[in-house]
Amino acid sequence: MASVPSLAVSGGAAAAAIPVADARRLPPSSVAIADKVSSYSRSLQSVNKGGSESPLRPLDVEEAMGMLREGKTVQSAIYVPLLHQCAESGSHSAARAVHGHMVKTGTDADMFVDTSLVNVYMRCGACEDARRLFDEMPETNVVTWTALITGYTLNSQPELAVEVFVEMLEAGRYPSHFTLGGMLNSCSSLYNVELGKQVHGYTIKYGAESITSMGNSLCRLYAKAGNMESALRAFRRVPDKNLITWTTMISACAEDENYVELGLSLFLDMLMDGVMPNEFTLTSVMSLCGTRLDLNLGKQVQAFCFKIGCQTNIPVKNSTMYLYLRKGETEEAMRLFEEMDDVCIITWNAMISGYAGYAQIMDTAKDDLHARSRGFQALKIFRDLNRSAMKPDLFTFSSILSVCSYMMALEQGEQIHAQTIKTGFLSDVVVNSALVNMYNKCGSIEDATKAFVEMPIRTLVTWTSLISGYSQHGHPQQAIQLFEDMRFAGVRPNEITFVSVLSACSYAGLVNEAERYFDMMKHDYKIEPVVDHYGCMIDMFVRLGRLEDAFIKRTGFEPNEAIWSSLVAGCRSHGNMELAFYAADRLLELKPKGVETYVLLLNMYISKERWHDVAMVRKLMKQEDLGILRDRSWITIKDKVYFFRANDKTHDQCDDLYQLLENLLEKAKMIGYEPYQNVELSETEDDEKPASGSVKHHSERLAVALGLLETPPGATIRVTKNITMCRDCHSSIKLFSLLANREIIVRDSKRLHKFRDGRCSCGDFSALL
DNA sequence: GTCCATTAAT
Repeated sequence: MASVPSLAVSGGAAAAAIPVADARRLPPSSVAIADKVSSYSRSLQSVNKGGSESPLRPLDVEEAMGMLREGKTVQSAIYVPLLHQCAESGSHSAARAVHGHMVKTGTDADMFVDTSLVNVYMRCGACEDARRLFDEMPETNVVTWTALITGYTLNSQPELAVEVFVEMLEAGRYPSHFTLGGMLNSCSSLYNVELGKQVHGYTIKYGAESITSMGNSLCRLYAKAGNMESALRAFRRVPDKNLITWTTMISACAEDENYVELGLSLFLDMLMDGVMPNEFTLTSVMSLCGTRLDLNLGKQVQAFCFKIGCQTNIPVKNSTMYLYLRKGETEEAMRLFEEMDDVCIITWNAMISGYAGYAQIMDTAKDDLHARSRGFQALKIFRDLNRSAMKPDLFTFSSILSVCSYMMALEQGEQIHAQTIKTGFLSDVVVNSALVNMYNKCGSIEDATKAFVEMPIRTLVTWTSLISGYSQHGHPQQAIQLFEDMRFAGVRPNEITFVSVLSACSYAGLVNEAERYFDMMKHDYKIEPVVDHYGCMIDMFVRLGRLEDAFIKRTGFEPNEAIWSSLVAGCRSHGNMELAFYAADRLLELKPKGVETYVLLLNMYISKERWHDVAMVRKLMKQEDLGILRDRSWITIKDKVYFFRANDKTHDQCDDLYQLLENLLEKAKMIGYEPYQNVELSETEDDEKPASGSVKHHSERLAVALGLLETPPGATIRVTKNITMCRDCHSSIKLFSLLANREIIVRDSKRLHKFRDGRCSCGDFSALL
């Protein structure tokens, strides 16, 4: 955050700028403040415990309005309840009306009322009005300054808050503990711990550290920046922990999965301490249950919510609903959603991202069919949202774009792109990165580039996303060029950027460049290479057939399942079976976790008729209890999605599809296609067994055939597949693209294959089954 | 009489 002045630098060391040393002018005794705060917190606790005494007198707005209407001479204090009400309803126009009235009655020069008005304007989002009033006030005090500072943070302009704070110090005013607390919150919003630490220092100097609200702000500051240990230290140092102290710490724990258990034990400590949780606390505890994926506990918390009567509170319902979604209990989540008569955009977002997130969980659990249907649900909810009165925000757009990426739903993605432009959300960095990612995953590098060029803001993630797009789409030179452009633009690459660049070099066989970038990463950017970086280097040598170079023992990393698999596949396709078997042995020592890895090995051993090894691999597969490899593909045509299994016979146009494939394979044979005798992917499901004598078709070939039949000539065909393509499908679809003169995109579990004119963007050196 | 801390979604 270059725009934020450091206290230590601005005004020649701010330590000197705050005239703390003058003992006669020290701010109010911190002890007195602490007393006041803790007595307030006690009465608050008594309210929460069901005590009858309310610490706040109800505001008599009616009475005040009546007096104003009658044109009575008013005391300035009469405006205060009115202003409170304006702030509560966030009504800017009401605030201006009251302000106008104040000018008429000549009350506008009262510092106290004006300060309240500054606060009210800020709460209505009218920063300019607040600042103008502040500048016109004949007299201001520390409270007025504080209202301005907290107001800017409230309106998402924490940089301005810091500027005003510095302005205040330069004007020789003393901050109060409210001011410092406000500053700590500005630092939290800026994620600027360094600045926050300096404010923390002043807090200690002023003896205000033991004030509860101060400790609360400190917890928040450190927790938000991910520094949980400092947050806990600050938490422990709060002598009078109140409801908010506990809630702050519990909610912080809910954001860091390593602290979930601690969060729960804090919740219990809080109850033991006799502090009654409120809806804020229970929302955070519910979100702890979500991170823990603990529905039983969640139900207990739900019961607690009923007990204290906050079960209809929107955040409480949102977090409960989200927990059910994360556990896959969509019916219950939907029921909660439908019975909510008051929703907010976060409700919709929780539904969309709940479905989207669960889709991804299902996907890794290899239940692709379920995953798809969750993806569709997410898209449907997004459509419902657009028909409702609510407006999507940046969370909505980034979630739904990730759903489109996953589903390869280019058309919906394009519509959402248009919507982000219309609503101005494209300027958000997360949204625009999600957009580049969407076009990449949908196989349209042209649109990704166009979106990138037109973007108002680019970040590390956007650049990296497009670099990786070029690399995956088989445009290594552009990837490398873009990487250089990125450095030229002054954006610092991270370890993921280097994976993309190295994989581009690997694709193009640019050994010298790869080694140069590898060194650049280590020396210029001080990024320690990890297994993925070594993997790119090894892939490069494998592609080039320099197998000995690929096997050279490198220090600093242990080859993983992916690397040994790639070596097995690479050595095999270069015909070096000795090395292939060696790599296979190393792979087996790792006890691989992926079904595909075993199928790769099975295929190799079967093709070399090493039956002993075949039996051994099958036995291992049983031991590891990995289940069978299910082969599934999807194609979207005009908003409708078609699903295929291997040798699927359930489709309406089944006969046409098989006929078309037969014709294409015949023609392909005439231009050099040789069927590649592959084993079945694994024990196939019973209904997937081909009729004896007929050709076996994996799911993607059937999906491609449907695309050829059902889309207009020249249209791109987009298919997604749940597992890695096999060699036979790869080589045949390559020729289909030439014979039918179509661009065919198949995104499998490992990468994107863009077939065009008989070639594939992967360069044929992907680890195929 | 004016300013004060906590919640759900990428």
